[in-house]
Parts: sequence; C-alpha cells; structure tokens
Amino acid sequence: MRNQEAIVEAATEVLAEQGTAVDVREIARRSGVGMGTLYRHFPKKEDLIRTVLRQDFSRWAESARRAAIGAEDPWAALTDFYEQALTGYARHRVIVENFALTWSDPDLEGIRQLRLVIEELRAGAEDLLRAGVTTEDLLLLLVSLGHAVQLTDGGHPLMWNRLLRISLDGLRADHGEPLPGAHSSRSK
Amino acid sequence: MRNQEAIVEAATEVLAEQGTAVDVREIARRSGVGMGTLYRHFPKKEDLIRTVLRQDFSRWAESARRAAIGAEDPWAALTDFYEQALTGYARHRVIVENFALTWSDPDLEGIRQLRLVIEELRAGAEDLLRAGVTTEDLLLLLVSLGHAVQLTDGGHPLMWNRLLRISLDGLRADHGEPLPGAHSSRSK
Amino acid sequence: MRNQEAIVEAATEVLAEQGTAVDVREIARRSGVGMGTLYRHFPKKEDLIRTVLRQDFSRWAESARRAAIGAEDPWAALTDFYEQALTGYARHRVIVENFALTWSDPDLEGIRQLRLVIEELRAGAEDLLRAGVTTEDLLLLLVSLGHAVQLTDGGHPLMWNRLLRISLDGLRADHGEPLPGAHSSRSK
Amino acid sequence: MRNQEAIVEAATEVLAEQGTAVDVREIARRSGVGMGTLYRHFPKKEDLIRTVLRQDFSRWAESARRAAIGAEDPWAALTDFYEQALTGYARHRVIVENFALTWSDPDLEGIRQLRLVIEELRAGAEDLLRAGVTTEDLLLLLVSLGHAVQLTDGGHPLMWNRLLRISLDGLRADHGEPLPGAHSSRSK
DNA sequence: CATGAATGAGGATTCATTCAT
DNA sequence: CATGAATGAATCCTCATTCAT
Repeated sequence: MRNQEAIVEAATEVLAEQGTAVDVREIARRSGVGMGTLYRHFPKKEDLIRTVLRQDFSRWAESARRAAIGAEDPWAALTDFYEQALTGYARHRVIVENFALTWSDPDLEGIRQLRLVIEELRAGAEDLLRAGVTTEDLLLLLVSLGHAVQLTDGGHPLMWNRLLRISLDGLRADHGEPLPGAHSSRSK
Repeated sequence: MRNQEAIVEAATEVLAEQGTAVDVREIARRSGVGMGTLYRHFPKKEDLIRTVLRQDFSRWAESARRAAIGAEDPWAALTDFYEQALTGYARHRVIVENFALTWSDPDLEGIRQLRLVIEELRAGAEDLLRAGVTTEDLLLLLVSLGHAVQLTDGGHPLMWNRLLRISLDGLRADHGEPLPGAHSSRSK
Repeated sequence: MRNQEAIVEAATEVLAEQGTAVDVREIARRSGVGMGTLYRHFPKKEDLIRTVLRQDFSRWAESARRAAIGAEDPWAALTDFYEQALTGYARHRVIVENFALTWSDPDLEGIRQLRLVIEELRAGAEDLLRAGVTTEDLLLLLVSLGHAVQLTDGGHPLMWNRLLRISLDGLRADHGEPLPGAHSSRSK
Repeated sequence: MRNQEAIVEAATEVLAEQGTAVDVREIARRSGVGMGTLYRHFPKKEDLIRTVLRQDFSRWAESARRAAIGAEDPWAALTDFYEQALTGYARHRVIVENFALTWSDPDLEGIRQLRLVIEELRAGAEDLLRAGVTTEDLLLLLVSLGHAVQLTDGGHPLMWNRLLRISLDGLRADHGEPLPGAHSSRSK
C-alpha cells in the first residue's frame, strides 16, 4: 500500500525536524492519512520510529559506501567513507537520537550492512592499518565521531574533521604498536 | 536546607535511571518531600535538571582532574585524565543526555573549568603533541569518546579503551603532520 | 458535531452555577465527553468561556430585542426592551462576570448588535428623550441596572424595577435640561 | 498587635492592585511578616479579605459622607455625596469585586453606616424627591452607578457622570409620579 | 509569638491510542 | 480499508494552609 510509504516518508521528515517527541498527529497530517490508517500500519508509535530509523540508516550507510567505491586506493576509500558518513550524519537526527538503541540491536539489518562495508574497507586497507584494528573498532569510531559531528555542526562545522584526521592517523600501521585483539568480537 | 540536597540527590539518581522524561512526582517521592517543597527550590523542572547537570558535571570533571595530578610525566597526565573521565562517563547519564546543551552554553561554569584543566594538560604535553592540536580538539575528543563509552558500556566495557589508544596515538608529535590551525578558537 | 454543542450547553450551565473558576473536568463530565474532546474543540479554557459568553450574550440581547418589537409606541418599545433585558440578566452570570471584558472588546459581535438595537430604539423615541442622550448612555444604563438586578435578584426581585422607572423618567424630554454632548462617541 | 495592622494595610494595597486572586504569600511578604503570623490573625484567606473589605468600605463611605456635609442645600448634599462616592469607587477594587457579598451581608457594619447616611440625606431632601423614593432605592442606585464607574473608568472617565445626572433628574419630585412603596424595606 | 519551609490536593493541558462511522 | 473524533491517564505547576523550629 502506498499509504505506508507516504507515512514513512512524512515521518522521516518530521522526525528529522522535531525528534521523536513529535505528536503522532503531525505525522498523520503530513502523510495525508488519518490516524486510523497510520495505526493500522504501525500499531505503536515506536514501530513507526523504528521503521524510519531503519530506512534512514540504510540510506545513510549506503551513501557512505558509495563514496568509498570511487577512491584511488584502499586508504582513500576508508577516508572517503568516513568523510561521507560523517557529513551526512547531522541530517539524520533519528539515527543519532536512537543510536544507542540501534547499536545494541544486533538484528538490525542496517547495522549488519554497515559492518560488512566497513569490514571490506578494513580488509582492503589491512596493510596500512596498525595491527589489531578490528571492524568493530572502526564502527565504534564512526559512531563516536558522529557524536562530535552532532555537537559541533551548529557552530563549527568542520571541527570534527580535525578529530577525524587525528583518529585516522592513529590508525595507521606506522603509528603505534599493535592493538591487543581481545575485544574484537561481538558476542551476546 | 538539607531538603535541597535530598532533592538534588534523588534527582541525580532518578535522572540517571530514567532520563529527563521522568515525572517530577517520582523525584519528590524519592526525595521524601512534597511537590511544593521541590518547586520551592526549583521553580521549573528544568531548573532542577540544570542543577543536577552542573553538579554531576563538576564532580565528574573534578575526579578526572585529580587523576591527572599524580602522573609521572605530562603524557601520562593526559592519558590518565582521559581514562578517568571516560571511566566515569557512563555513570553520568544526565551529562550525556544534555551535553549538547552543556556544550553550547559557554556560560556554564563546569565546562569552563574543564577547559582550563585540559588547556593545562595540553600545555604541559605540548612537545609531545603534534603541532596544531588545540584545547578545543582535546575537549571534543573527550566528548566524542564519551559517546562511545555510553554505547559500549553495557556490553563491552573496554572497547572504548581501544579507541582512546588510537586517538592518543594520533595526537603524538611523531605521528602525522601538523593540523591546520583554522578552527581552533571558539568565537560567537 | 453535536459534541461541540453539548459542551457549550454544559459549559453554559456550569458557568452559570459556579462562575469561571470551575474545573474544566466538571464541564467535560457534564457534557458527557472526555477531556480530549473538549480540548479538541476549545484549545484553551478561555476559548470555551468566550464562546459561551458570546452565545449567552446573543441570546439575551435577542430576546430583549424581540420584546421591543411588539410595543405600541416608541417609548414603550424602549421600556419593554429594558424590562426584558433586565429580567433575563440574572440568568446570565457569565455575561455579568465578564461584562468588563465584553464591554471593552469592541470586536465582540454581540455588543455591536446590541448597540444597533439600542440605537434604533433611541432614534425612534428621539422626540421623547431629552436632548443629548446618546446610544452609549443607554447602553451603559442597561449594564448599570443589570448590576442592580444581579445584586437584588436573590432577595428582592423587583427592586431594580424601581430604579428602572427612575432612570427612564430621567431620560424623558420634559425632565431636565439637555445633556452635554461631549462624551457621546466611543473613539479608540 | 501592630502586625495585624501591617497585614491589613499590605493586603489593602495588594488586593487593590491584583484583586482577590493574589497569592497569600505576596501579602505576607509586603506586610513584612511570616505566613504563620498572618494565619494567626486571619485563619482563612477570606477572613483577611473580609477585614480589608470592611475597612475599605468604611473609609470610602466616610469620605462620601464628608463630601455631603459642606453642601449648600439638601439637594446639593445628595448630589455631592454621589459624586464623591462614585469618584472614589474605581479605586476600591475589593469593594467592587465583593459587593454582592457585601450587599447581602446585613450584619456588615459598613453598609449599616452607609444606609444611615443615605437615610439622612434622603430625609433632608424629601421635599425635592419624588414621593416613594426610599433609602434602599438610593443605596441600590449608588451601587448600580458604581458598576458603571468600574466599566467606564478605564476608557471614558466621565461617562458615568451623565448617568448620574439622568438618574438624579429622575429622582426629582417634579419628574414623574410617585413610586409605589412596596419593596422599600429589607426583611430577611 | 513569629517564622517560612513543607505539604499535597487540585487544575489546565497534552498526546498515544482506540473505535464508531 | 480509511477516517479523525473521542478518550483519559499522565504531566507540570500553583497556592491555601499547616507545623516544626
């Protein structure tokens, strides 16, 4: 049903503007559907939010992935990936607002995708990365810097760029000893 | 009046547990005071939250500062500072939840203190830091890693430690070129 | 929607009984609707009160107007108008309680209507009225006597009738000199 | 105790400014006494209001009485009395706000005084008054015009003066037939 | 006797969710 | 299947009154 799409689209917009505290009615209004229809598709407000979160997340991750494809070398791919991901981060308030949730939800398709992409980038740049750096490290770094983006975007749009350079430099093989491998796997 | 303290204490607890969305009555109940008393001391819910935030923030920052004092050398001081600050971060949900606010409020006493401490640590370790690293960079790094702490503390308590090492290595003078100085000052 | 009417009706009742200080829930209860419904129609308590006020006012003014229609001569029309208006006054507590507000709100449709009616009556009885009597005078007299009605209705239902006769006699052309015209117009 | 006086004085001020809806604490604050003291003297807010009301009323009535004393003739005495009473009316918000209450409380000393004064004036001007005009009529007229004062004082300070002239003219012996005597006495 | 902190029942308003049409 | 009016619990805040100090 195309109503479902309209709802998700409107919700994406509204959530980006006002965060998860919005009135559901506002979403219904912008979707052009009634409350009943909205609740038919998403029995709980949170269901809708989750759906938006997933879609938003996927789009964001995908755009970052594409940025890495055209890079000249593996290191540039990694760099471009981070640049693109972080640049887009600020626009995705729901992601930010819910990343704790997202992060700890191992079933979330989006995060699985993202992990795959990063894993690939990591494997490609393995020679340049210091030993012991895991996919999980790279993923957490992304989220961590994402937070910096959030905080600074209003005032100093490019401050986070400096952090990114620092971190990337810290990741290079010629900078620092190998990292111990202990905490690299995510088990539940 | 010790009621004021009781309220702040209870609020600190409750806010840590449930976030800023709690019912004011819950705080009153746990404080053992009536609504009126609570509102006598804090005319708006936000006043109370801000107070908790400040106190929480101060305590946290102070404990980090103390950790840096006993260090053997300037670099260890910086390292210990980060370790301690991040270790305590997870316990301070209000700080986290409101750091955006905290961050952008230049009048907040707490953040001014924190900046001073970091500035001192930076100055002390200047020879070891790559050129161009600013106090603001170090501050943002702290918050950024703080977010990582938040996300991982539930499941993988020490994952953020790896990020910290990476970042610190990226900050060393022998790793990487000088950072450009452009965005180093916070102006309004 | 007939709920709107039910709400206004219940509110009219309740406001007449208890004044504007009533709990909104009481109105909701008597209307047989939930709080939400009430607030859907009247976002602020005052909106509801204003609505009741207007309706009450209109009905009252209209009944007075009709009373003047059947009169034998212009003077009787004026007299009957006052009689009817004042007789109905006591039943309209909201009007009374809010007349200051009503009075000073030049946009209020009701008062505009009332003024028109009085103007017509005045014009019709012009030969019998002492020179200089304005519509505004007649309007203020009405409200003024209305207050007397309020005060006496509980105990001496017809005392105000005496005042009315006195005032009307004072208005006759053969009683007293012309009134100075100065304050006859309402300007902003 | 002079505290009692201070409280009443402060209350008079505050009530005149803000009406009976004020916070009791505001009165305590301005009195310079604590809540406990205030409540020792006036166990209920209404007790305080009543006390203020009485005093305010007495003063107002007394000033009107004095205005009548110096008059040249009985009719002027009556006229001056009304003029003065009405002129002072607007300043006595509590009186106004509570006149219904005042009016219906036959034990209120103030109103007894006022009635005595009016009775005297009426007796003095008896030959000039149309037959049947009672003290009660004159009293009600006063209150009724008082309301007009209230309503117009903000915008048209002297509109009520015109009503006063009209009414007084209506009261003269040569204007109109005797009024029937029926409702002249206040019985309970 | 005085103080003013403490109490807590209300009161206005919002919003996720349901359900008659 | 869609609509959007209806629901009412939940929430913040006020203020008359009490009572420990």
